[in-house]
Amino acid sequence: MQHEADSSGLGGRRVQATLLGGGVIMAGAELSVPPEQFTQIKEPELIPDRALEEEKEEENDNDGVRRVKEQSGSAGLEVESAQGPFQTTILEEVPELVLAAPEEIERHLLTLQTVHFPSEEAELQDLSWLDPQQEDEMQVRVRQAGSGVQSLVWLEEAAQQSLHQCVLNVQEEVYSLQQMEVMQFQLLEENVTGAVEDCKSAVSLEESTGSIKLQKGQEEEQLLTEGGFSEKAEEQFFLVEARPGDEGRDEIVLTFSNLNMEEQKEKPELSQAHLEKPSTTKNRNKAKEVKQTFHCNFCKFTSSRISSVNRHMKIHSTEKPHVCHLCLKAFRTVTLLRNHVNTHTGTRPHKCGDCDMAFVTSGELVRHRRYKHTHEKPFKCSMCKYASVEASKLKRHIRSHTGERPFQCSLCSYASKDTYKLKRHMRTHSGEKPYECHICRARFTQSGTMKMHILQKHSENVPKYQCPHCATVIARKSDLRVHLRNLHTYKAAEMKCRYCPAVFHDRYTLIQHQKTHKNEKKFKCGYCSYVCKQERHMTVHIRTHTGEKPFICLACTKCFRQQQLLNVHSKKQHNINFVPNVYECPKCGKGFSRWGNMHRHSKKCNSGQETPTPVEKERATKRKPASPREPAKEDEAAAKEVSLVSGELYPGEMVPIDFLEAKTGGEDLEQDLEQDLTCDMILALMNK
DNA sequence: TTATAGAGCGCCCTCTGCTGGTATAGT
DNA sequence: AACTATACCAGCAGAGGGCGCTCTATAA
Repeated sequence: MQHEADSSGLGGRRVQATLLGGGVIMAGAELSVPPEQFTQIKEPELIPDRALEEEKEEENDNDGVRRVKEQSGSAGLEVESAQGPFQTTILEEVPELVLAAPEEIERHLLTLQTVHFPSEEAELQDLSWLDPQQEDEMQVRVRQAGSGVQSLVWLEEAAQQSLHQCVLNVQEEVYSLQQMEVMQFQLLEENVTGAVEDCKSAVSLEESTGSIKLQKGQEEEQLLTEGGFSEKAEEQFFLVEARPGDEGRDEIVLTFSNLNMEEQKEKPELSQAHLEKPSTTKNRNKAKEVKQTFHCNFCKFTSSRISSVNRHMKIHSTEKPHVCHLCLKAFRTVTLLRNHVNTHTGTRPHKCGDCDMAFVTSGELVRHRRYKHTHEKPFKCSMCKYASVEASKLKRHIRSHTGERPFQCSLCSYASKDTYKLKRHMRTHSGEKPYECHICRARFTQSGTMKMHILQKHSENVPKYQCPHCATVIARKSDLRVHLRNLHTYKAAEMKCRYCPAVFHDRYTLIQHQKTHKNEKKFKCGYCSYVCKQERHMTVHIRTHTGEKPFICLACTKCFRQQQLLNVHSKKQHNINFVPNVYECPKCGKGFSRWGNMHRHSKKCNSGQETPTPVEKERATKRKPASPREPAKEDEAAAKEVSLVSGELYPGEMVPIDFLEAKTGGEDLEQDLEQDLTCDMILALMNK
């Protein structure tokens, strides 16, 4: 089984390592990467029986293992045991490692390579990018690493931490990596120490390693490690992820993750930390230069004070004796409980000196002050100028560079960069609309949408956005952006005027130009001074000179110059269902067939009173027994009537003849209609 | 033992901007 | 009446700010 080790999405250099069934694999897509780009944490200094045999075969090929043997010899400690997986690791002392020269350090746990991946497709699941020889070598290394990884896995598990991070600088700060190795190795070594002690080797561990005596629980753990761990270890996975360091330095952030989160079945003793002391003479000499180090049985934590380690190890305990009397939630310390209870009671002892805010913890106050008052932003993005108050915000921001979207929707392909966006997205599936307008009860999926709704629909003094290039005023900024994009954006392609050869590169200028053509009365009568804007109007007008009347009534053969006139004639003279409109005078009740007549009458009848408004006219005077029109048409006609009354006429618009009759009083209409019936003419008729 | 600093995770909010449907005016 | 253009509008996602709460490490 294998696990992908890098999901960072970075296309550049990576460090990848994967444990395969208890082994370590070096991974890299381009194995020809120059050596200086390699940063190595070496394979475990393990010589299990099988590995020893293999090592004999490969002794001359595997430099790292060979030198392990040499080291063992030089240390004067050769441990040969059936329980061998751990025997040589006891040669490595923590203080020595901290101070060790690089060549001494090349004997540890993992091998990491900084490599350049050719593409995102290079994944560890697929080793096809290795040529057969490389793949064979990889398998060899897996076997070599074998049981040592068990220890690593055990340690990772016991640490109960999913992530460890350290920073290594490839060029300058190798010791950062070494220290990381040390941390891992210390953990490994503790395990090894117990195993060696238990295996009754020819060497007294008390003497040779200086390790303090193991507790019973640890002994049991070691037995477990020897006898039954390999199977378990095969299910463990270990991920190393690399990311570029800050500010473009040649620096890599390594993230170690335990990919197997299965519950720990066996736990080491909580009670006592381990002390690592030099074992060999050489080591003892070096130990004089280094303080003794105690470290946690469960994680990488170390300290020079055993009390600190013992106190630290309490965090691995699940014991939480301090229980909240309000919600029964338990806490490890009184302080934690007190902070928690304060959240119930609303007690906020940490008050901001610059505003009225107060907080339960000092940390909250500090953070608040950074946000609101000092504006200190310690977390800076190396790829842009973004800086944040909190590390988590920077982490979230980094995803906007990497494109990483860890939060996958279970119902569609959408993936989010943070949990909130995924939660918000899920409303599109559930149909949930948690935000309700308090005025009209309309519901919305997002608060911002509701806010905009209330602003636009229910608010006064709504802000408007004036287009900088034209008179258009738009309610929303985003729509103004669309307006600018559609109308005022320069386009390379030429747009031609419909009426002339002019060309333009933005729609607005083109439209404005074309409007200038529309105002031209370019059609001139050859018989008189009449001019008009539309050709069809001129066609009708010309008939007044030629006498042409092309529209013939089929019922009575009467001829007309316009289709409209024929239609009115047919309706009035030949439609038996035709019922004329009756307009009553609001004062005296006298009926008129045309509104204009009634209007003229009502002016006399109600001398001194104002002309009724169109609405009043519609409501109070119009009685329409049986209109031949469809209701919708009637509404449309009424609307046009309103337009006529209010003078809202469209230049050049053709108007139904009955409205013209109404406006003009219907007198001598036939004669009037000999003229071209544009609205401006109608207005002229109305002013007669 | 306690207080404090700080990390980390989660939640919610606002602001922003794009998209597509719709109503309406114009052609 | 059909078609087109465009403002209006709701839906939706990206990005970031701010705070609540818990926890660990460390100093006092």
